[in-house]
Amino acid sequence: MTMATPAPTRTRAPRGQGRARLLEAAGELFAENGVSGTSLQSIADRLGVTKAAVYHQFASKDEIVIAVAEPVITVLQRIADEAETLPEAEARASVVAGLVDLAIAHRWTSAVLRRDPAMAQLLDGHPAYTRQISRIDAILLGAEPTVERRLALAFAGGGIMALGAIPGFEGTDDELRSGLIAAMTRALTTLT
Amino acid sequence: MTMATPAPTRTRAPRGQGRARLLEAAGELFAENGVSGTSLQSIADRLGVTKAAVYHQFASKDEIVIAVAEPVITVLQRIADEAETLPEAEARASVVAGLVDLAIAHRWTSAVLRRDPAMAQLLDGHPAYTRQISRIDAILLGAEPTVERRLALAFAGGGIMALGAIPGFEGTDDELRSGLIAAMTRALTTLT
DNA sequence: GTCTATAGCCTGATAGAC
DNA sequence: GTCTATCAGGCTATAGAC
Repeated sequence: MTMATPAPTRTRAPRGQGRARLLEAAGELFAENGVSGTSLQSIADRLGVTKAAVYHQFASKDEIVIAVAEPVITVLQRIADEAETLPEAEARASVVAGLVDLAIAHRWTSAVLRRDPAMAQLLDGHPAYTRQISRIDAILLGAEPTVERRLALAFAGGGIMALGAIPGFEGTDDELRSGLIAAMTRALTTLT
Repeated sequence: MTMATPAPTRTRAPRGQGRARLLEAAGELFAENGVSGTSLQSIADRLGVTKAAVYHQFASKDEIVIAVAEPVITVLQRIADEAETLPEAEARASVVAGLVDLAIAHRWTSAVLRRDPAMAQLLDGHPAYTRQISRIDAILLGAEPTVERRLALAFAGGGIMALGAIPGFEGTDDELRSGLIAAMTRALTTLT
């Protein structure tokens, strides 16, 4: 039989922040298996709880998906807000730097946001997201969105999110940042 | 009661090529909803048949996924074969041109290949695929795969597949090709 | 080559005890 | 906040008639 354990004030996990733990686990699984490929059961399993415990914190799977995306959307808004106070050329540099930092800080989540079809369908009906994307695109595209510019922008967008796919990348975050800013600047060269 | 219909030699669809029609429908659905988000029922629905008719042509969903990827793998092999007969600089240009043509010809499929987690997990155990990818990577990376080079390669890889994500792209295939070759060359500049 | 029917499992979601 | 138990429905896959 077990000893009467010395009355631990927190029972099994960093208490109270179950929501954050859940979102972290869900985000990892979305990145590994996609949104459609991730079941509520697998999220519960990773946390060591049951599905019902998950449903106590979120009313549906869609709510979890949106909640995972939310921090990224917030950063996108901040990027657009800051850039819109600057003159055109500086605005672009500011956006590029902001997106690179975002891609590094939220490496997995931002990749999921961009490539997962289920996530995309949910976010298409999420004005807070579409709004920020179009603001940022407007800054990067400028007044005349030619075919070339649109192409270069799409290319850069795909490129910046690709770093989550680098198998066994051994570089530091600083190497990542300077390399990415260089790559983005090169990719967007036709836009200047 | 129905009349004795005048003995049509072909009953309802371009006969005999059911397999190709099925793979086309499956590829479209994979691009729209992801592999995990596509059920055999939805494939059957798009073709106007039942699930059992699908299972007559393929033994499992995995087989369909692999079969959708196969044409792209074949092209990757041809790209690597051709490039390996050339000196280093020409080999890289040849690979870039080949990948751009591939990304245009198989626009949706090649995007799915690169970003879908379910597809990736299947292809990881598919030597015919991993082999071609490592041959092509070796050509583009050269003898010294520094962190910068690996970063630029990943960026370019993400960029080239991003064109499937351009919403309402109005350019012609030729504009797409020249724009993409330019973007790839810029992205891979550090590799020369 | 296509159909109906069904097996067996997993899904997202709910109800209610503790 | 976590549990057990359960629901209706969708999933992959199979069996067998036509």
